[in-house]
Amino acid sequence: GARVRAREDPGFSPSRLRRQRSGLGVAGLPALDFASPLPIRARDPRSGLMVMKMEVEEDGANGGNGGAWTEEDRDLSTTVLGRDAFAYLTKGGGTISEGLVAASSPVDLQNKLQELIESEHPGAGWNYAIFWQLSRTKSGDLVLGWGDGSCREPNDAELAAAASAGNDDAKQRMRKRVLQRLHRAFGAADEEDYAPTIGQVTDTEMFFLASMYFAFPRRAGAPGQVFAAGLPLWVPNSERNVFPANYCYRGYLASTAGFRTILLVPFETGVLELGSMQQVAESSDTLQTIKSVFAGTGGNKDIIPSREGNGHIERSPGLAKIFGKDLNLGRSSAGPVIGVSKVDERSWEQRTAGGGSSVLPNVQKGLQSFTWSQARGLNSHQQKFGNGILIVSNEATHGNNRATDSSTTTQFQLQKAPQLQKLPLLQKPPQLVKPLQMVNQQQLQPQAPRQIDFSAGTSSKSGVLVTRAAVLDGDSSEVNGLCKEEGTTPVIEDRRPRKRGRKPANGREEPLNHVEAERQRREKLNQRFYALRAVVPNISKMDKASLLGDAIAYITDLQKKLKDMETERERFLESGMVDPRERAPRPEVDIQVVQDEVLVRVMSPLENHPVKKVFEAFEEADVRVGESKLTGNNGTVVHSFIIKCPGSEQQTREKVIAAMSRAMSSV
Amino acid sequence: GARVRAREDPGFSPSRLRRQRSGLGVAGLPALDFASPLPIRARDPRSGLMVMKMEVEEDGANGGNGGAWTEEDRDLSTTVLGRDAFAYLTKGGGTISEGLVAASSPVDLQNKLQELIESEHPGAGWNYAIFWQLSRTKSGDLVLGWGDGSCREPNDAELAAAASAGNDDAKQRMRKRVLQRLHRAFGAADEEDYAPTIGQVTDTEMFFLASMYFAFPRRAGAPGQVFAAGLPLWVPNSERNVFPANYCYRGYLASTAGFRTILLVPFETGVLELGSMQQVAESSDTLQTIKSVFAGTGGNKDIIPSREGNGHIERSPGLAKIFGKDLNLGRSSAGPVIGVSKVDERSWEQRTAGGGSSVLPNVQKGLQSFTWSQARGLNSHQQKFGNGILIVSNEATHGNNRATDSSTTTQFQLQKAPQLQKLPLLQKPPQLVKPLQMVNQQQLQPQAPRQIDFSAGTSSKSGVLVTRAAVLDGDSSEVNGLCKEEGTTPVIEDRRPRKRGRKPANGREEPLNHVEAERQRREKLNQRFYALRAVVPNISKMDKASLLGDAIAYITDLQKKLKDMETERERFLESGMVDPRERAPRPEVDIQVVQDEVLVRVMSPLENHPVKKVFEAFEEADVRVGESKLTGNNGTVVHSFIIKCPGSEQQTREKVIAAMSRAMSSV
DNA sequence: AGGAACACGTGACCC
DNA sequence: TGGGTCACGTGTTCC
Repeated sequence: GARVRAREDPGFSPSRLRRQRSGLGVAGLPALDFASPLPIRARDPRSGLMVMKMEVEEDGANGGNGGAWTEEDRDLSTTVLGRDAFAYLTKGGGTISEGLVAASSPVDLQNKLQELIESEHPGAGWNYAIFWQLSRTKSGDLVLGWGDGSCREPNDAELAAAASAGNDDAKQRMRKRVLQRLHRAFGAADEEDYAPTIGQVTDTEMFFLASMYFAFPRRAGAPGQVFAAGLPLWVPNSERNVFPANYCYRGYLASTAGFRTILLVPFETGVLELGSMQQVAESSDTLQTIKSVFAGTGGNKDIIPSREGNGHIERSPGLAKIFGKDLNLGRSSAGPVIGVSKVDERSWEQRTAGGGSSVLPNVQKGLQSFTWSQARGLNSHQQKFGNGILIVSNEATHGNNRATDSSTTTQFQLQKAPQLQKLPLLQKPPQLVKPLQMVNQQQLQPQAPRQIDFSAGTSSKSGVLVTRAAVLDGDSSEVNGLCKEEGTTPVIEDRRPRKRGRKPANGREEPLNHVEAERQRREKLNQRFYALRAVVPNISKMDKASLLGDAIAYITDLQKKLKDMETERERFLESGMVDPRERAPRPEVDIQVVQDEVLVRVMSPLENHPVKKVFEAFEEADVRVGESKLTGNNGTVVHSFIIKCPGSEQQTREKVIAAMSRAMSSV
Repeated sequence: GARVRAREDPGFSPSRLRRQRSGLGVAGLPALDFASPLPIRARDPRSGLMVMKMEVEEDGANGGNGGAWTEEDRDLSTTVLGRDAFAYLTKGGGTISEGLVAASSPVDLQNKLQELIESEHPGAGWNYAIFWQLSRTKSGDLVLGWGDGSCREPNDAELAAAASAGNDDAKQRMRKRVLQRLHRAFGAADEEDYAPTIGQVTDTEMFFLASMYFAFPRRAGAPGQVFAAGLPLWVPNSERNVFPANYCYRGYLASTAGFRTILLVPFETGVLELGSMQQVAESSDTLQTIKSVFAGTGGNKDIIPSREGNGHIERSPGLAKIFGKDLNLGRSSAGPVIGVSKVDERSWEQRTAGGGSSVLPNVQKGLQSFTWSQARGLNSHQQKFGNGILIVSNEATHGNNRATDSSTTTQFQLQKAPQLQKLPLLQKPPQLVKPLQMVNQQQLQPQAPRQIDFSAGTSSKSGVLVTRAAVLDGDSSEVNGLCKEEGTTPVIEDRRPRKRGRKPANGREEPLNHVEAERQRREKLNQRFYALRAVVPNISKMDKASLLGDAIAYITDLQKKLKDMETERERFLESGMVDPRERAPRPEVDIQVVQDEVLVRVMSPLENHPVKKVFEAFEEADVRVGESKLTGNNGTVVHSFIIKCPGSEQQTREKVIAAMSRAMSSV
């Protein structure tokens, strides 16, 4: 199996790889090789030394998706994307992997989306269209992820209507930086910035580009809810620049982009999201048109992509064309990267997609309509290391994001602490001690027979071995140092010249390689064991079988807990949250002007009378209400009040209407 | 390591195994040995045969805690315990294991609790006292579990006050059955019924007994919330027989028992719960008295029990005394059960406690005060099988809950199905085939050297080997039968007499045993691997290292997801739920009688004005309110209304007060 | 001693 | 033909 993915790039620098690792999604995964609580023993074939690694050097285990977010980035992103969106994205909102079903062929999908945007038929003329495609994460959960999207810049009329906030330089810079950061965190497998190549990022583009990084599990967000409910949802945005809560996460961006209406239509294979800068009234006609346009030809054809190999690339022929250039360029020019053997197909495939998303810079200001297929369908950060597991850097840490490093490290170590501390108490675990001895001995005998083995191995199979050793070498910091100091002492025990095991295997030629291979296999396996020890808490005994047993118990435990919580949350959602299924019980507001008074009546189901909202609306509209009447009978509450206003009744009325409707829209 | 805990029961049969297994708590764990999706190869030392097991026979993996709950039991329990309580219990509400800290020595604790119950000082004279002790589950989570409790039957005066519903025979029978069922599900490691020995179960007893099965994680339930907040909580129950939502789960039982006031006081080591059948007003004096009584001598001494060995028994000296009889009796009379080696101490310790809880039948009607230490501190269903994994009972299956068995089986198989199906497609897994060859070969050579190995092993260390084989034997039913048929064919291939590997190891005496031991070790490890394959979904390759990698990734994935959900739920709880910390903003209700009208004013923070509750209270009090005034300014809402009543104002007033206070108490 | 747990080299098997 | 994986027997080390 491929253990290391590295290439013969002359400019190959560790920082790139580190970056790569920081893009990993699963929180603890990068720890797989570095973060074992027990010292990891490794041989360096070049020196024949044994090196150890004790300390964990971990970044990007932030619980968030992207690498470490510096404070600055964080603030910036929050400003640009809105608080909700940033929080959602960094908390795992962008986690899809393989598309599970494709609504239709990508080209078809593109066309349809474009049609919805461009044409002037009823039900069309939207500013953007996104198809949230039902996908499946590596861990098997269904999510609605970016399937395809189409978007156009507002025309002049629309632009005039939208109160676009000044697109000054600072804003542009911020946006670019945030996009770049997102790109790096989610899509990019390498370092290339694409922001510089972007001209201007309009509000619309910003919204659209940011949307690509979203994904909605279960019932999360408006798409998730709509999909679950199976009913379309109109999300109006009346006047104020905040979208209601049930269009969560991307509301801020949508508002700043000036969208007035967003429509979500559930399909079998996902959810279609349409946005318009105009107020679009709810209409079943419109809906019907959209449905027929979208689900028209070959609409709901479920395509299950083959799990093996390059099914993905097959599925999106447009992708290859678009991203082909980038694929064979920018990074190493080597085709199938050296060191990647057949088992690494999946990683390859993923990198393909990852590299693809780095083509996003192609976006240019002023383009009338742009479309991407599945560009972000696969995130490099979701690589599950099906087989190879090791993504490796052969360089010491860069002082780059030190701050976050240390903070996240603590978090991680906190989890492992009990084991580390408990170990000496429980019983001297053999693993804790042996390697140390090993190290010394090996260091004192750099010319040991093993050296021969290694050189033989290295000669026969270049890249892999080198990088592999480099991995385990990593930076062994203080532990290594400790060993070195000790190594100077001239105490030589020559018993057990070669670790353990059989006699030197009377020297044949061929079996040597085999021996080495087997050794590597064993070592890899052991490494996994260490890694497993790192992630499983409360390990009863240090013995392998027990470890596995504990791990299994732990897994089932987690599974059970997770299932419980999920059902619990589901019940919670069903009871408490706004289910688009039953949007009916939204409070009605009726405002009348009688003489010099404004009469407001709020009718609401008894269940959730929004007293708070009403009073907030009062405050916002800057009217004072002496008292209001509350009448209730069987199930509904009527909250009515009279506003005496000093100025123009009409003006007051407008103000109250605005405030009220805004308050009500977020239930 | 101890692999099997079993005894030399001559009547030992595989079907008995099954029964015990149904009592295991962790859902997928019993699968560890039986339910691997790949055939498990096993040697039977007595016959020298190889047997296989392909089919999964799984029961009791209900996700619930106890064994399978039949429909009947379910209904019954719901009736007796209340819906919430039953749901909570069966969903994992009763999951503690090792006590983490003990507030003080058990005897001390008992005394204190009893003092609070018996004495007539202010702050005492409660009907029951329970100490929810901060404990830690095997999986490391903190929960408040049953620490100790004390309880007295109501005296005549109290009894008169409480409207005790008829204690007829049917009710008694139901209660006993439910208790029995709970007992079996949570506490009992064996079959012994204790219900028959109970006389009458009073309301109080029922409440108290049922309480023992509860545990409250994090902020769950009133104890959890109080502990988290660090502030005491008075839970009044005015007139109606439903306790408010923040005393969740056990509310129904508490109500039927006639408790009027429940007080929860947080301590460093847990939460003290006191219940009274009288209305006890909130009073800091009372609180102070309780605190001083309870935390008085050696109050908050944190005792960290040693993880090793029998720290538990040490900690509760009373336990040994009480349960000593049961310990050495009832089951095998052997002290340390045969086949239990030193590593099995934990299981032993757990069984001790498990057996202990079966002493509960000692409860007798009419006893004035009863107390248990930690009786339910350890549940047999929480055994995590740190090492041995198999906990074996020597009893045959009762035909009791067959129905649920099958239903739960489906659920479990559903999880494993994809792998089972996928296997042949992906690649022929070597494990699937090889063992079969083995079987035949071994069967054809019953006198093979292996046979000798086994007898040697058996002689040297009796119980272990035998039981182990017996376990793995289990019922191999069809597969075994198949092999036997084939065994009659006289085709003997003598190439590779012993599977693979080295030359027959020119026959020395000693190494043979070693070989066998190593073989067993390997086999155990492989078994774990199979088991791991069963619980980890989406396994990329069938290779061991990849499996481990996938498992690790899966674990971290689950951990992340769980953490996310937890934080999410925490936010949910903080925002929505009643945090005892800020109980201050509870609506105040002010009721005045003016002339022939009743004036009611509800003052409430703006945040959560309980319109709904108010109107519900109206309805309950059977008064009609034409209209009500709602006035709000900076942060508070005053909801006032006038009730015109036809009859006596005072009477109406009472009714309204009752209804209101009830409504308000549940915010 | 002797069991338990590893690591090792080796043969076999499968692409 | 070899690279990869497995199982096996063995040597070794620690209780």
